[in-house]
Amino acid sequence: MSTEESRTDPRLRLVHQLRAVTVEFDLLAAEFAARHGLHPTDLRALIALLDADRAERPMTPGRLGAQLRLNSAGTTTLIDRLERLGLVRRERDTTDRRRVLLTVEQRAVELGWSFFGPAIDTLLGAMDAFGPAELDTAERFLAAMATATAASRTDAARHHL
Amino acid sequence: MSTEESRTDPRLRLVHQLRAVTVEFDLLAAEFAARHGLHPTDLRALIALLDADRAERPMTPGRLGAQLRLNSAGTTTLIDRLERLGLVRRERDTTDRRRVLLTVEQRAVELGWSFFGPAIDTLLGAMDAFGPAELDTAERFLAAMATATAASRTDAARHHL
DNA sequence: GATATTCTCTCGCTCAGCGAGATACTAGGT
DNA sequence: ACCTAGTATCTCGCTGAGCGAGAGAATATC
Repeated sequence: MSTEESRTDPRLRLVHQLRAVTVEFDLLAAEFAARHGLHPTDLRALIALLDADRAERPMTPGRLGAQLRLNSAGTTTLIDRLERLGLVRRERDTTDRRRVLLTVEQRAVELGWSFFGPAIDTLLGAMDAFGPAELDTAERFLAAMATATAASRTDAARHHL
Repeated sequence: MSTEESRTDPRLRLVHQLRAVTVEFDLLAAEFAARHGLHPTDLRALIALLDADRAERPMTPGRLGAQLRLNSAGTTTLIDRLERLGLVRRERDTTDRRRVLLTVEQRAVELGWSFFGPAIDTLLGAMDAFGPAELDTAERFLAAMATATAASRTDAARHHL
């Protein structure tokens, strides 16, 4: 983490800060997962499922596996796990009966809130120290960094194959 | 990711943007790792080792394991892996001969640059669209979010035990 | 110098995720 | 209607990351 590499290019310090934030987020997620007997993948899946649920987008094993970069076998085991934990339920799609629709159980929503709720509150509280204009700047900055990272990602993929 | 949940509290949008950035970072790391035959843990270890190296802080299996939340057995296997890949070398500490010092090989530094270099360049490029005052705001904002997340983390830990 | 402590490693195990392929359904051409 | 190709999910067997328990070796404490 090395928070003491101060006297450098401000832009490099920002890169470092971005990484620091992601490290903190990941640690938070990992500890939450461990505390609830979930694997990191299970938590990622839970997040994806709750996102899809809120957006009213139907989720299937195929989509979920693609999003988490798991192959079909791994995806099946993952869903077995989540089902055993009572977080998700499988239902055959009536219109395309090859498909399985994944619906989140109430327990999953509650679990999600128990994770995000406190964390979001803390973040919102920390934002009180910033004015509207500053928050706007921060938002544009983060958006720019997200798209830049995504670009770097597809760029690297294209370059290496 | 659901980038279309626009008309909400700006502060909530910011939380979402933060998460989006971490997701992108993690995807980038995962794809880099996969492309080089590394496991996610190996890459995290590589980063920790390079950080320690640049800070001239001696690294040992114990420290590394603690940082990555691995137990001693897992740490040993991890270092075996990194050693087999020629990224790190074990050396017994002469002053305390229970210890092993981990020194990074040249190959590890090169690998690290081949990962961070392009990504950093892209990020720096995207920062050109922002003025010094805006970058300063962004930096303070990220620092605040990092400490808030860290606080939320230890808070949750204390609360749950 | 006996005892407790610290650091690393070994052994045996569990289980997440992979590759290959089976199964079941749909779509498209004829 | 039938045959083929394509798509979605699951089963089976396997590899290997990481864990718990504990051994071994060095240091610190009394």
